[in-house]
Amino acid sequence: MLQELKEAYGFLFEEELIKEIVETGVLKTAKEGEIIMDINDYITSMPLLLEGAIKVLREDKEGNELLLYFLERGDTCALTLSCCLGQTRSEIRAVAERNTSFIMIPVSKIEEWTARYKSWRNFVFESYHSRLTEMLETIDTIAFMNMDERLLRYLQDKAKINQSEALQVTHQQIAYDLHTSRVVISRLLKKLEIEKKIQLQRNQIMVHDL
Amino acid sequence: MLQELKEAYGFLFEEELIKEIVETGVLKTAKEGEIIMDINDYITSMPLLLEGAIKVLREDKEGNELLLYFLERGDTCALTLSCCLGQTRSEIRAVAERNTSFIMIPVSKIEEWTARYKSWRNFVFESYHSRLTEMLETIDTIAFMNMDERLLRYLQDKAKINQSEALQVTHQQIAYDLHTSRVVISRLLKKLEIEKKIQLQRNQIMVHDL
DNA sequence: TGGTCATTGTAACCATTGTTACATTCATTG
DNA sequence: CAATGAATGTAACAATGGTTACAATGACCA
Repeated sequence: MLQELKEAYGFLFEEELIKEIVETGVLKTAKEGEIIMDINDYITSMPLLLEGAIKVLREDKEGNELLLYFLERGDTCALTLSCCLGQTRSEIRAVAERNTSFIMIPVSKIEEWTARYKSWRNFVFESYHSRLTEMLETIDTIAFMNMDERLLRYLQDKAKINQSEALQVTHQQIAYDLHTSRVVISRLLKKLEIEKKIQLQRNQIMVHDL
Repeated sequence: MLQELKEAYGFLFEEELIKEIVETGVLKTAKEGEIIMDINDYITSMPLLLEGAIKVLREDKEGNELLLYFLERGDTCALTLSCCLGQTRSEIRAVAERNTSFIMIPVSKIEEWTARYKSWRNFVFESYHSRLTEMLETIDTIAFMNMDERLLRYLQDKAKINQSEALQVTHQQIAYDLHTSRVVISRLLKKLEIEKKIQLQRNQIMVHDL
């Protein structure tokens, strides 16, 4: 755990804080597709991502889903952090996008370190900042862009996060993430293929144009 | 300033912090419609709202606007806070919804107080939490709701924020806030009037059903 | 009081997205 | 190898929202 922690966060945190994290944090792993945190879960610790990737989803009362953003190594989920500190339930669902490992920090330490370590305080504020920025981008995307642009952007993001141009994903799964129907996605994917921006195979999409 | 500050924040902050705010904060006012902060402005202080209301907007490259949320007495703008601490430019526009007064706190103090006052730290985290929650609601709104529902909700929010059932607003202004066209708004407003949920007059909309 | 401009009403049409329905392809498994 | 089910392709149609165009109304000012 120490080694991975230093790789992902060593340039951010001082020795002493790293030591405290190792002492009090709990190392966890999640397999691809596993739900790490669900809507209405009571949250008492926040994750520091070591390896892998997590996708963060929103769901409305009718069960419609929408992808908010991806988290990578070195990230934490500001929404979770926010729930922790506010003693409220989770407003989002977090699903392992690939096999993932992370350290869970209990809420008591989060507060304590905020007072004691400047580097931790900076990290927390920086996390809020990047998550707010990503939320704004999400809003831009759904408010100002058409579905074909949103789809292309989604594929590019997913390729980046998975470090691969070959995405193992079905049209139906994409439809859930973008909150639309499978038919719409199939239609637009075909259009993107004709425009030579992607290549379609069964259970796989090759993304060029990164 | 002291009196208003205590009314809006007295139950949150300790005496000493209030004293510091009075010493270092700068009291400002803005008339209805005035731009308090614009996209790409360099931000070096954050506002504490004393009286009035502020609307926070997003704009894309083509100049399309979208209302994100309203701020009231006792609120601050977490996006501004985030920009302050991250030394980045503003990603949003803030416009006075009514005549408004607020205290500007310089960035240096924000950081200092975060280390020194637990109540300030709580306030900052609570602000992040409420703004993230509001952003999520905005996302729900544009992702999961149709324009007629969005419009009704907008009118209700605006009535609440302005503490009046009589809204002084044109169809065109609503269209800008919801990022649609005037014709669409006129159409849907007429529908809402037929459903007896509102009453239309020139430059004014009466909202019932709160 | 007449003219001008902002505001609102409304029709007709278009574009995008959503829905239903059904055919086809491919992998897996008994 | 046939059967099954998941995944994909595609057509036809519906619904929502966006655009253009123009008329009507009301407020304000010269």
